[in-house]
Amino acid sequence: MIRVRFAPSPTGYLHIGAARTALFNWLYARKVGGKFLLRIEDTDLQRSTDESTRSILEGLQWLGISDYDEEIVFQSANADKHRAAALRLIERGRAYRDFTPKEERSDRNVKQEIAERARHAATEGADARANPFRDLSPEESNRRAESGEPFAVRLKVAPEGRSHFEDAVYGAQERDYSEIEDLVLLRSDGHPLYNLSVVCDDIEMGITDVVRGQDHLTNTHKQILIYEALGARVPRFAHLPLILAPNKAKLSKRKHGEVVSLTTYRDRGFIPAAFRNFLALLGWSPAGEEREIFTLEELREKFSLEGIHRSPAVFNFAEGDARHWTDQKALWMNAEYVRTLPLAELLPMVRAELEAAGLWRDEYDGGRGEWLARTVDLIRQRFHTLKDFSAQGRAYFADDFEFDDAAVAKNLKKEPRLKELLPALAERIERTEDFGVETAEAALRAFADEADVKAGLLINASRTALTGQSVGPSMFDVFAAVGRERSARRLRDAARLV
RNA sequence: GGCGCUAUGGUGUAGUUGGUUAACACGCCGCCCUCUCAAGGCGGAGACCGCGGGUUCGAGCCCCGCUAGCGCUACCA
Repeated sequence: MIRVRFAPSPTGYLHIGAARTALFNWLYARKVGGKFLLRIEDTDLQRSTDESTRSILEGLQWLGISDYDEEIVFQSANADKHRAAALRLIERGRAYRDFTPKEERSDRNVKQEIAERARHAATEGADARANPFRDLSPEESNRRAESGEPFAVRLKVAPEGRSHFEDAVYGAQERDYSEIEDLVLLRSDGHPLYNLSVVCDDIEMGITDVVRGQDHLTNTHKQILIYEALGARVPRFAHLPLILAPNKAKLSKRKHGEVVSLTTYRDRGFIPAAFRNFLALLGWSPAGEEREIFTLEELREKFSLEGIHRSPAVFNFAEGDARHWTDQKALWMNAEYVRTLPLAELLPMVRAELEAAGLWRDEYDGGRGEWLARTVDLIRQRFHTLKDFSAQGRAYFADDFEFDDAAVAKNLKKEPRLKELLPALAERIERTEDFGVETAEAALRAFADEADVKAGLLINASRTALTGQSVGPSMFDVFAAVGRERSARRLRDAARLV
């Protein structure tokens, strides 16, 4: 039985890269009939917050992949077990106490420090296994520990040999032991460190396949060493290519802001299925397929680790450009979903949007339900996100909509005669029997003939009069959607803008 | 610094055991449709497949070297 897990650390909102990792884990588990588990890696007490945990949970729920097969595991609750494991390793001689006083390092320049230290070590030909405590006798080590002297616990990495594993995505991976330091398992304050915690928890949870970001690829060797020291079975690994920003840097919350947060997409009117679809195709492609719109079912059916790419994917967006605030393809895909989703599935989402905007009316639940469905179906053809229903679509649901200046200038102010034509057209509209798409068209065209003006003039003016905009659905559909009385009233009101 | 990973049009990708006009989608441009804008249909621009060698009758696909980008390298996760 395949068992996979998604293991985010709650140090901020859910990153889209993490969301994609979660999706792939879910897809894989569901494809092979395995278990999909969730573990919150909240071992960094300073940075972890309950709010982040909540946001992650919400995000997964929004994506529709929150049907975890077992209880959610909180890593912090297992700290005692991790400590015990480290102590066990000492007893077995696979780890040792390091009584070297802890080095304080500024959190900011770690990368630099690492490089500098490595350079020094290289020039001085330092031995990675030269720690004086590495071969301290067990008696001496125990005595010093008992006397209360603080110590870190380090894994005793063999001086010679090579670590290797077969990554399901990246293939055969090898690393010489000399490249791996005696990594710290337990801090001198007794706090278990990442590599130890992950391995212990994955063992405890019975994880068979670890599917995670490529940034963990090289560290995997260290974890394998821990598995072996613990005498546990090493799982299969599958690393996912990173998602990069347009400048090819790793997409980060710090540098790129809200575009990388999954909740942004929810808040800006994305349909979960659309974003999920987009995410699935970032770094993975189904074999022998040319289309790209897939339902969850289809994704699940077609998913395979073999289809995952090795090269990183660029998430294409332009900072500071409202039109390109996120990847164009994601936007396109969402629009695709907005206009093609079965209406019954879209309606609840539109309802939520209208409710949030204060545009929902109880009658939509009753007598006006059919009108709502028809209207939504009409206007969704041009919309990109759910937000459009309350913004561009406002005129259909409320009378206090705004007029676009350019539209007024182009369709109303250009022709002075509209001052008289609009009220006259309103009158004609009011007199129209059985008001609808066809009758509205007949009435308007007849009126245009009589007034000796082009129908287009009245059509465009009407569009702006009824919706405040210069673009939108076929005008006669708009008339029908807005209704006879409201249409007439808006035509008269608009005459004032001429 | 060391180690590792990657490299097909602006972006996401397809390219079967090496054969060739390098395919699809997004985006961009044009035309058609038309009451506007979309959608849709049609067409177009855009890639000497990172660079340099080699193997071969023939390489995006194989080999070597280089370069670039990224990742990891911590008593962070």
